[in-house]
Order: sequence, then structure tokens, then C-alpha cells
Amino acid sequence: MNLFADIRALVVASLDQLAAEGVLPAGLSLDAVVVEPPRDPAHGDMATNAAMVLARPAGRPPREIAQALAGRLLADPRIALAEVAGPGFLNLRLAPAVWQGVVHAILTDPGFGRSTIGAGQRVNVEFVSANPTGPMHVGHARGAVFGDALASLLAHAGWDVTREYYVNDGGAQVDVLARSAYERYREACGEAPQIAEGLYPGDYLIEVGEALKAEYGDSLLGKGEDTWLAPIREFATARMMAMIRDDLASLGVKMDVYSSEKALYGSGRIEAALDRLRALGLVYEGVLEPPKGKTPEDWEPREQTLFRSTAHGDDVDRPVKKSDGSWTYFAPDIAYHWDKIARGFDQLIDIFGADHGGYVKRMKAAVAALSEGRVPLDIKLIQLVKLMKNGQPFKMSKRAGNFVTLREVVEQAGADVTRFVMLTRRNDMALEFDFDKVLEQTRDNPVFYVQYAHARVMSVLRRAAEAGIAADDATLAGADLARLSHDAELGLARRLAAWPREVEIAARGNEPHRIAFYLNDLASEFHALWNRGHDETGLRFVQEGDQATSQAKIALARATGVVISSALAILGVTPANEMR
RNA sequence: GGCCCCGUAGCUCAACUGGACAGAGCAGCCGCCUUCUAAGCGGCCGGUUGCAGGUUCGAAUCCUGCCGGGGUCGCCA
Repeated sequence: MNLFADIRALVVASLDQLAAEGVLPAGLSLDAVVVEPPRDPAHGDMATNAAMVLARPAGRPPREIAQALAGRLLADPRIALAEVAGPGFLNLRLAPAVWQGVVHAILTDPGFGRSTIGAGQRVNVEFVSANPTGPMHVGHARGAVFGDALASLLAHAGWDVTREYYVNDGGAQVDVLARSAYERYREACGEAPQIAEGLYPGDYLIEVGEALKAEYGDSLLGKGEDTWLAPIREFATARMMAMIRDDLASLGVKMDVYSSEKALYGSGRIEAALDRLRALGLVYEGVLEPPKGKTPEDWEPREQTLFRSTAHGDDVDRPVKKSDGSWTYFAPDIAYHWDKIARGFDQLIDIFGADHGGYVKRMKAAVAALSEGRVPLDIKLIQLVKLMKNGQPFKMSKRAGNFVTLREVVEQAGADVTRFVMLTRRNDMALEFDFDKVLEQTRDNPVFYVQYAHARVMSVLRRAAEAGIAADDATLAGADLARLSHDAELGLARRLAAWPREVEIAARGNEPHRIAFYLNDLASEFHALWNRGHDETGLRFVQEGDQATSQAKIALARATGVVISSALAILGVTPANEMR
């Protein structure tokens, strides 16, 4: 059930009638007609721009069209008031029964808030994709939470979603990992480790060294890289991936698929992808111009293998091979995306750190070329997380290997709080994460505020039980909701009615933060009603001695709880039953 | 210098993807409150949406050019 879609359908049907009666010309496109909540509640419950967008093609003044439409709409019992306003808006006021019906729908329809706009299309959400060279840090946590919530959101809106992690285990950095682990292995064997400049100094490799000793004894001591590099690389990356999976699990993130970059090497798939592009005339040998403006010191013209990304909107063509003949990072990534296309996804989403912004155009160009424009790729960039403690920047020094890990954040703040806070900002805005503030129990902590609203709903149900009022869902579904007549109550119901629409807007834009903002608004509306009960006892949810009215009001509270819980589920946050 | 992102109330951020008078929360000011659930409630003040043009019925949103912040710029991933 989506009330806005229902009313839009009514508007469209009415316009069709007007066309049939000759009031409007036949065959007008109604695509641009929208029904949405006005910014200003004084303008009514819903507004449509129909008259304005049709004025020009119909050759009639907008207000005249609006007037005719109003007459039609008023014939429907759901429409209580239809007023022409401003340049030709038609403002609608809906009958209380409509809002009461929303409460009933929430209590009886488990699919309330779900949508079918995804139409079962298969979408692949690739996120985190951190190098398997160490534990994940806060930045990764934000990407993980965002990707996971986006995936849930899309699933909620009718997409068939795959969560995927691209393991960057093929480049030079995993060799560095192997060398670093080897030193820790030597250390475990009683030798003095030499963590040279450029190796990973973090303590997390100590246990890997010990595990290596347990596995290999001292058989690798004193041997050259050619004997130990490959096996230790395997060993260490496997350990790192196990650690990363644990980290993700601590945040409640579970991937459907892990894809290995390394597996692409030697499989012929990189070559195949590039051959495909070459056949399209998009791979060639050529010389790049130096970057405009700032030319690097050591720049020298050099012929190399290039992808013609400029054919699909990039600014320059991009190399796929390094000067030593090995692939650039881009080459296997092209093959990887081709693989995703080949697996039949209708739509791809990549979630990158903001420092990869320069990579976006070439990746989109590659996907456009390989899918011949059939598979859209949306790339969401995740901005930095600024860690704070008591309003002071929380310093981290990655170089020293003692950066703040995802694990530490989750241990201090908890998974629910971490997730919620990281979703209260748009992905392309920097996020401040203050360890103290996120745990505060005050109004300006959105996590607390929303959880408190849910806890109050549960409290109402407990109180009803104490008062001997039946308040199970079946009973509430049969409550006499016509008793919900106060504007404060109907206002809350209006907010609940907006939920399905909010899901669709958020899903269409790949913007899970909208869910967090909606939750804040809904909680605010609920708290406001609760607080009015202080002075106006008639607005309290439990009305001593009046079971029927109590049940209607409790149904409203319960419906609010259901929607909060459903929205929190998309964000991957557990609703609180009581505050401690 | 090229490209990408950001710039909105004193602060932190929204704005339904082009809709009406740009909204919340903090902070500030003025009242109220000692509780159906306690960590408060109501109201007021606060704006040239960085600047200047353009597109149109209508612009924070789209286009052009500037200003400021961040990121990035063949052989890192």
C-alpha cells in the first residue's frame, strides 16, 4: 500500500475522464504529473502539479484545469477538500478515514513499506573491498555500513540484491604483506625481526608469524623469497580475510560473494576482457599526453596499451599495462566488472572511498563499453570519518600501524550505534564520529532519540497489559480506529503513511541516509504526541476505563513501533524494547 | 593547471532529484514542568542557499564563469 501512488492513480484516472469529456485534449502525456506532500502542511495533505504541467500542452490556463480536476476528485470519498492554489497547484485534504486506514494497513499487511519498484531486477552491490593486508579501520566501517544498508534498502524495494566483496589479493601489496609476515615468522622462531621501511609494522601480524611457525616449523628460515613468498602470501592473505570477515561480522555485515582479483590472473579473463574491448576499437597502443598544467618531473612520452575511455565520457584514455608489462590495477578490474555483467546483473553499484573519485569515469566507461550501454553502474563515494573524543580530534597514525580499527569502534560504541550514526549523513559528506556524543542519552543523539521512541511504544503495550486491556496485534487490527480523531493523532498517521514513499525515494537514489532522517522525523512526531499527553490526558494512549478508545490509540502506537522497527531493520539496527 | 566532490541559520545537517514562504536539531532568548517512562515541554529569534550571470511559469537544485575547502592526476590499489 502506497497512499501517494493510490492518489496519483486517482488523479490520472480523473484526468482521463476529463479528456474523455473533451475538457482536455486527448493523448496528453501524464508522466510529469506527481502527487507529493507539500512542504507546508497548511497546504494540505497532498498536492499535485497536474494542472501546471498540462497547461502548455493543453493550451488552457493552469488554474482552470486545476478547478476542473478538483471537481472530479471531490467525487471520491477519500478526498475531503481540493483547493486550487498559487500558480496552479491543487491541494488535497484527505478524509480522516484514509489515515485511520493506514494504521490498520500497518497492523495487517506485513508488506507495508515494501515496494516493487525494483521489479525483481538483479543488482550487484560491491562494497568494502579492502586490501587483505590488515584489519579494517573506521573508513572501511563507513563503507561497510553504507553498502550493507543500501543493499537492504534495495531488497526492501523489490530488487534482487547480491552483496559482494572484491578481494584485492593480486597486486604488489600482498607481496609486502608476505614479507612483513615472514619477519614475524622469523621473530616467532626466535630471530630478531627486521621490519624495513615500507613493510607493515602492525602487531596484528605477530600471531600470523606464530601460526606460520606452527605450520612450517623452522623450515622456511634462511631460505630465499622464491621458496617462501608464494606460500606465505597465500597463508597471510587467508588469515587477513578471516580477520576481515570477523570484523564485518562484528558490524553485522555478511557478504554473499567474495571475488578474488588474483583468480583473474592467469585465467585468461583479463586478456579476454581486453580483447573484447579491442574488438570494439577501444584498446590500442598509444602515447599519453602529460597531465595538463602540472607535468611530473620524470615524465617521458611512452607507448603503452590504453583503453579508450574517452569514447565513454572520460577525460583521457587510461593505461591497462605498466611499463614493466604487468597489468595496472584497472585491467583486472575491467575483467571483474565484465564478469559481473556476464553473471547477468541488470544493474551494478560500486562503493568506493572518496580518494578513488578519479577512478569513477574510467570504470563507468569500461562498464558502458562492455555492456554496450545496457548495464548502468552507479558509483557512490564515501567521505572521510573524523573520529572525535570529547570534542577533540582522535588522532590516528596509520604509518605506525596503530590506526583506530573498526573493531575498536564497535567495541566502544556498539554495532547498532556505529551503524546508525554512520547512516545519519549523506555518503558524500564528511562524517564526525564522536565516541562520547554517540553514547549520550539526549535529544541531540539521533540513535537514542529513535530508540527511545520505540521503547515508549513497547512501554505502552506493557502498560496496556497491566491495565487489563487486550493489545495483541489481532485485537488491535480490529480496533475502532474512527476513535482516532485528534489532529495530533492523525498527524502521526500521516507520517506513517509517508513511509512507503520514503522507501521508494531512498531506493531510487541509492540514498539510505533518507531512512535515518525519516526515522528521526517519525520519532519526533511520536514524542510530540506522547508529550501532549502530559497536559491533555485525552491524548494518552491508555485511557483508563475505556477499552475501545485505548485500543484505537494503542493501535496507533503499535503501528508506529512496527514502522520504526522496519526502518531500523533496513539500517541493520536492533530496536530497543526499553532504555537502560 | 585538468577532473571529481563539497559550500545552505552562530554550529551540525536536511530539503521528496525543477515546485509554493528554504526546514530540523543544538546554541541563544522567553515561558512552563517534577512527570501515563526518568534521561524534559512549548514558543521566539535566526537566511542575498559562497559570488555573478543564464535557462523558465518556477532554481539551493540545471548551464556558464569566478571564489573558498577537500580529493585526485601513466609504471599505488
